[in-house]
Amino acid sequence: MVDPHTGRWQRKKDARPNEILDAALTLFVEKGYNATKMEDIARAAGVTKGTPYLYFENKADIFKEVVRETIVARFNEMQLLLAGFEGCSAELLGLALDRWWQDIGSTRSAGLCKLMMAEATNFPELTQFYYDEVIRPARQLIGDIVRRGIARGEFRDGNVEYAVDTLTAPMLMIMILDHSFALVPGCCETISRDPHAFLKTALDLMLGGLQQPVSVKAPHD
Amino acid sequence: MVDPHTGRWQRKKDARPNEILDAALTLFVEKGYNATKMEDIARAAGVTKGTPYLYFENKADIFKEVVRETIVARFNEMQLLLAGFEGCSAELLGLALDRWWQDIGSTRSAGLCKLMMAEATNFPELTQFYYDEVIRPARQLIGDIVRRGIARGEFRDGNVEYAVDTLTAPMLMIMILDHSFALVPGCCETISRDPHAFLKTALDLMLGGLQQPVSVKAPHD
Amino acid sequence: MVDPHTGRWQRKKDARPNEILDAALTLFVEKGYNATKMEDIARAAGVTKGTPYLYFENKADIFKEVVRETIVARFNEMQLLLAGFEGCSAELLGLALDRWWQDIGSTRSAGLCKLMMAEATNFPELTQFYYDEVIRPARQLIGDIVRRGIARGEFRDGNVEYAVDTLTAPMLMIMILDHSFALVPGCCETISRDPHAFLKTALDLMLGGLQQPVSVKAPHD
Amino acid sequence: MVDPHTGRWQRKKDARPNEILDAALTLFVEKGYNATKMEDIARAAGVTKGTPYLYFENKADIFKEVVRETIVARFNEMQLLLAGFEGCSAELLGLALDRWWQDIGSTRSAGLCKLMMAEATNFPELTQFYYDEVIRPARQLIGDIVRRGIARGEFRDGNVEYAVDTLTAPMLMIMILDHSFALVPGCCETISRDPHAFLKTALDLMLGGLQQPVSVKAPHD
DNA sequence: GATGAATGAGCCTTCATTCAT
DNA sequence: TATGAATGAAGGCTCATTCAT
Repeated sequence: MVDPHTGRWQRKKDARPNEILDAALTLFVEKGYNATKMEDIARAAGVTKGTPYLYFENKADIFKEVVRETIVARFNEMQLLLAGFEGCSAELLGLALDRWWQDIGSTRSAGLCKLMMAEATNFPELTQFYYDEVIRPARQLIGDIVRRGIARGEFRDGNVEYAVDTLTAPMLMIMILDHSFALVPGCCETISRDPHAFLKTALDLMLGGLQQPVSVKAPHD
Repeated sequence: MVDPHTGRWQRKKDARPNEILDAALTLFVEKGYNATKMEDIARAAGVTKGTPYLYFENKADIFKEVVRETIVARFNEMQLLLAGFEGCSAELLGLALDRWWQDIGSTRSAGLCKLMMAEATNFPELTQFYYDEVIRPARQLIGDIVRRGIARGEFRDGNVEYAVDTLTAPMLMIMILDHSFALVPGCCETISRDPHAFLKTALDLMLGGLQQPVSVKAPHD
Repeated sequence: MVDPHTGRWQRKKDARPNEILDAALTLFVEKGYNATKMEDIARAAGVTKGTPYLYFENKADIFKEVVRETIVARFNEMQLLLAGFEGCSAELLGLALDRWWQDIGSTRSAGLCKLMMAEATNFPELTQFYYDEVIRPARQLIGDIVRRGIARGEFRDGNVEYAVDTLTAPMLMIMILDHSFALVPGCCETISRDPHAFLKTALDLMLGGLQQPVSVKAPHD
Repeated sequence: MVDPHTGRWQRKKDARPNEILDAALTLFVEKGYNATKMEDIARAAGVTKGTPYLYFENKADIFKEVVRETIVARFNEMQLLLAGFEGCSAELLGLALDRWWQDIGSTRSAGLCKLMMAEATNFPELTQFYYDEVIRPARQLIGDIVRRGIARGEFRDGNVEYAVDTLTAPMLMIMILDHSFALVPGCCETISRDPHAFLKTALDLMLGGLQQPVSVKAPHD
């Protein structure tokens, strides 16, 4: 955004708030909301203690802004997934989760999701916003694929909402664990070793089932 | 201090620790570990600031004790309950998750799980404790069932750890969401409407798979 | 002291305060005034928290009583030194310091002296008492010996008070250091290795002087 | 906060640390380490509770800095001053003790020495610091002079460490007594009347010995 | 706009002392 | 006498926030 009066220099001025938000994002993800000190944010943004208060009400305000700005951006990227895919629904599901992992799960944003869970009750309006802008659409996205699969006879019929939650759970879990227990020295033996492989395996299991295929019963048919 | 109800002087050493732990559990679940102040706990337990320190080392000690008395104790009971099970592994798995839900997931304890995820990185020692006392044993429990199923030819062979994570994810997710988004007025449309039914459906899906069993159809095609 | 009514049992009753004082003495010497907790004293005396308050006003009162009881007793022992000694004054001085070391310097009482210095300003009346009952008489004792030496032509004439302080300083120093720095792990390289030898050497030095005897000049006379 | 004297707003970053250290020194000497509260220091320095923490890590850090700025600095100066001395060792020793008295013994710093003895066992880390930074160098300083005297044939040979302790004892004693008994109204009759004269006399005695030089007399008898 | 010195409320923990039993 | 559960004032330290410059 170029200011008509001052020209390009205006750009730098407007960049200040974003630099602060970016620094805040990194720190929030890395250390959590409480452990992130205002001064850390300021320093990481290359300004001094008082400056963030010129642009934001307080720490809570910064947190809200960070979530709003970042998540929306990330989520818009994920929307691209929906582009008219032609193949079978299982493949489409795999593709969706794959992109999800690539664009969000494996990025700083995953830390933000975890943080959102952690702080949800402390920021009700923000939580509401996050729910409306991210969670509901995301569930819609996956739900559409499931419905597509059912409609095309690829998937078994059933409660779509529950299926969505089930399919989504491993991703959520990994995003949360990777930013909680997995960061503590003695607790790393969990999933985190190869998240991508885990997600693939989890999807296979959810698609094909843990039990031996009932095809052994086929002779009786 | 005279108790307004009984009119008798209160000197109940034996009851105190449990009253304190109970107050602590409620507050921890409601406000998180860090946001729960020692004085809050004391007041909620009907005593003054110093009293909790007569029974517990410090705040972390109280937290550990709360976890031990609720989650750890429940898992130990589950352990015993499932030990002598004779039926098929799918049924055993269902039983395990069912008890898990009844004894932990649907109780205040679930809030502790969520709390632990939320604050793990800020309190490494507690995280380590929780990992050793809760997470590892719980994963062991489910892992043993999966291995049993594979050994008995009931389950398909594969990476057990990943299977455990997948099977566990819906439970984790529900415990977390129930104590974050679900507590915020506008965000209750999620799973939480019938968690038990969801868990059952999720298990079915994970056991049987979302896809139509291809091998059965093959002959008919 | 036997109570006329109850007989010997009264004896045990009266012993209680002394048991408390004895426990307090040990702890004060070992850990200092502040670091000694009332409960420690009670426990060491084999009673419970509240009991010391049946016999003493408060902690300060116990401290004062400990100093009064212990020091007076110790000092009375030291008075025996004065018994008509016939030998030379240097020997008498050595004897005096030797007993001082044996009866006080190397016992718990030395810790009390150190404590008295440390807490002097916090207990003015006690300090006054200690000064009148212990310090002044002790200085008198040493001063008398010095005066005796001068009168008999054994010691050089001079300011007796200063001589007393000088002769006394090593003893004081060792009592203090032994109960301060010498108790801290990394600071033990000091005197404490052989206090008795040090005191003997110090006395020799003070009697004979550090400088080479002027007798080398004799030829010039 | 408006300064009542200057009427100007107080923002004097450069002066703050020294004001705080000065306030701390006074309070430490007056009340001891433990009894001096951080807020007392702050108030005495004309600032509020949190301000000292802008300049110092914690209470121990303030104490160390006070010791460095006063005692350690003075000893370093003494070191330099005495390095190039050419005269006889007895004179050098007198010079050293004289400076010691002028720069430390007669100043507020002496109170720190007394404090350190009094509270050594309660604050091991500070004690270690003080031992390394003050005691060891000071003993080295005096020890070097003694060794010089012996090497030049001026002093009698003997245990240097013991000699150092003996020579040092009067100074230590005076510093301690001046900040304990001497501060209590009825106990001032001691040394303190003319410390400088006492130290001089004590040194004379320690150099020349209390006893009449026997070797000189021998021929006359 | 920016700075950064200063504030002061708040938290965990300790412990001398009290008092109903 | 004796107990010991309970109290509550205090103290070291942190950090979000303010505001004169």
